[in-house]
Amino acid sequence: MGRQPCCDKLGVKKGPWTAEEDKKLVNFILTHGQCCWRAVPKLAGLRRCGKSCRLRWTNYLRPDLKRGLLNDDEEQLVIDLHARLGNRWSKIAARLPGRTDNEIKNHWNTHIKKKLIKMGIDPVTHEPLQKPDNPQEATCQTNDQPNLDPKQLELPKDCGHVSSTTDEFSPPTENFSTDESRSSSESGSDVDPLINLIWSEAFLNDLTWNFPCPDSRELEYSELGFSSSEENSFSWLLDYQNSGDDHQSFGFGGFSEIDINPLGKY
DNA sequence: AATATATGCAACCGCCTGACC
DNA sequence: GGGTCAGGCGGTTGCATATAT
Repeated sequence: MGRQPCCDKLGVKKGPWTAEEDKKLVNFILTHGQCCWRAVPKLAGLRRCGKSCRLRWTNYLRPDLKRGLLNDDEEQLVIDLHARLGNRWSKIAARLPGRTDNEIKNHWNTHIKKKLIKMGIDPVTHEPLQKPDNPQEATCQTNDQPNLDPKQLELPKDCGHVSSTTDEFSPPTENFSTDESRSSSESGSDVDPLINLIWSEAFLNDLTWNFPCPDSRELEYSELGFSSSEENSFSWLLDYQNSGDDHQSFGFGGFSEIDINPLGKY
């Protein structure tokens, strides 16, 4: 009855990921796709919790991640979305291609929050800090239209990209590409050398590494209930990695080679 | 140069929701 | 219908690095 626990806790490694672990995870996902995170550590030969693997992949190893600080447009977008959505970081992240909820959350807490406070704006309510009478009133207005003055924020006035209603929102991918040169030069140089190593041709092609039972992989997958089509469902990632074009078709529009493919030279 | 403090970020923790048995 | 689990999310922590004294 029920299911097996996600991980047995005992013998599960915690703390920072090593290059070797990253490599195993990347190799595994590139080969088999992301599915059933619970099974990933075992199949990939990792002594990690599936949850930890998922987090590592989504927040750090995914090839479509942008790196480096958020640019002004992105920051303004985060502020605007936060005013409407509150701390729903995943929803906010969904509007910023290549950014993760964790990254946005961290950036909010370390940069934007302070910036807003410095400007006299309450980062929670998006109201001016010196709210005269009833502080509760301000709290209740969290999800209403905030008194956000772009001029006050000293950010580009028309970094818009935000339609009047949340539903009609369209991601600012085009504008990102105009920032490419800047963000590439900034964030490109920020690309973690470890990431370069992990995504390097030699590194990835070294499939000798391995998976505990390479020969029985098919069997294990079918045991887990994966169809071979599911198994191949992430072949796009491999294609994606190899092709270098066609990024748009994956919804990664506006990403430069440097953003999504550290295999490039820099 | 050594130490203290601040900052930034990766990773963990705990809770919630939906799916499964 | 109720219990259990996986996956996802937001909050928090801990450590490495940067900056100040």
